[in-house]
Amino acid sequence: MDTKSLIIDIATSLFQQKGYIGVGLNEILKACNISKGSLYHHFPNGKEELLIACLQSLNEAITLDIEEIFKRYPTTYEASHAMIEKMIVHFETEGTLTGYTFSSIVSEMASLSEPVRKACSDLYNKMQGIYADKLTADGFAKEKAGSIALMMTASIEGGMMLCLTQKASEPLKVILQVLPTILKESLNK
Amino acid sequence: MDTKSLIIDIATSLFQQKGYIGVGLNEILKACNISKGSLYHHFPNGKEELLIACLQSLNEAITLDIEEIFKRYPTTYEASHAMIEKMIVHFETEGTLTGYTFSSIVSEMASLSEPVRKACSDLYNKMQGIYADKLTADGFAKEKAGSIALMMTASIEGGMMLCLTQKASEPLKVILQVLPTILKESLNK
DNA sequence: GTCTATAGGCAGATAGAC
DNA sequence: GTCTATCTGCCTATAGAC
Repeated sequence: MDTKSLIIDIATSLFQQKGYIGVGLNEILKACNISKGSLYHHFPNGKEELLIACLQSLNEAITLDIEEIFKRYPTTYEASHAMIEKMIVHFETEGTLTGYTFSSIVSEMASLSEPVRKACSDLYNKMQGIYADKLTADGFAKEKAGSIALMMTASIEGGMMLCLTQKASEPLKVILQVLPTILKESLNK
Repeated sequence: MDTKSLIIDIATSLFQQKGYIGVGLNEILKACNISKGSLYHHFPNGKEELLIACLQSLNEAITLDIEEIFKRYPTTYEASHAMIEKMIVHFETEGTLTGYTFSSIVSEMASLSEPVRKACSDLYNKMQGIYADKLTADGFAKEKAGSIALMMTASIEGGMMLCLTQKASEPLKVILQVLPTILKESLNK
């Protein structure tokens, strides 16, 4: 694996764990076992350029992960159930939700850097798009599918924040119960 | 107003806007027009002690604000509708959601400082408690009320994050439409 | 392409005068 | 109780050798 990919991989993980401001360049360098000169060779515009590269990499990883789950299961009900259950297992074994959320980056940077805000917005839209497509395939009208997809994104994101705050997986478990209810009841309309 | 209260008020607002790491002590001092010595007189343990005082102050402010709305309207449906609409108006006129969310602080600090995590957890629990009480008054069973209250907290929090990321109020508007649907459909069970 | 050395600035925190 | 002056350490970024 080349140095640039290594930097992106490790930095992505660190940014998700501690946020953009919370991770120093020195910490990234140490984790990668490279020098400062090397990093600035690959990312001449420094830390922010690296962050945007990480967000783009995340975008691809999310496509692979979520899309794979949503292709494997026949309905949105089953796919979202499997996805959230995967998050819960990860949280209960690892104690983190790294790989599923990047809320710390959004909170810090959305109002400070326009390119970063745009990259985060693209990420959320991509997730929502996957949900909405599946909902349309389920038989929902296009507009309704969009509304439910947004509700799913919001409640899962908020649920992850509650889990991290309470140091407990119960919030996501409750959402796991309530969310499919929404999907089923909405179908009867 | 005494200096200590002044510091807490201004720092609370700044922390909500930019997060804990995003606000420097010098910025707080400048906004308060006081000196560093004065701040350390009131908060000998520095910035983190100040943050915890701010979170406790926020806790009281939220009690006043949300509880007032939930007392004014007869049902959870109407109260939550009014509350979210208030957020949307604030976001469309001011461009911020300061005063309603502290997600940036949670994301940054929940895994780093146990006292801060506890203070944030208390805050979310208080909100959820207000919702759950109203839902019980609406006629929901205690456990069901708790589940829906959690779902409300998560989706509103996630919805605010989507609004800030997309620089648009549509996400909260969509939740405004979907959330009452959940409340009504759940009642028929 | 990677390294070391260092610049220049700002962070949080402290000491002691008044 | 508030002030100024100052300390130490870390931050991002750059320069230039190899």
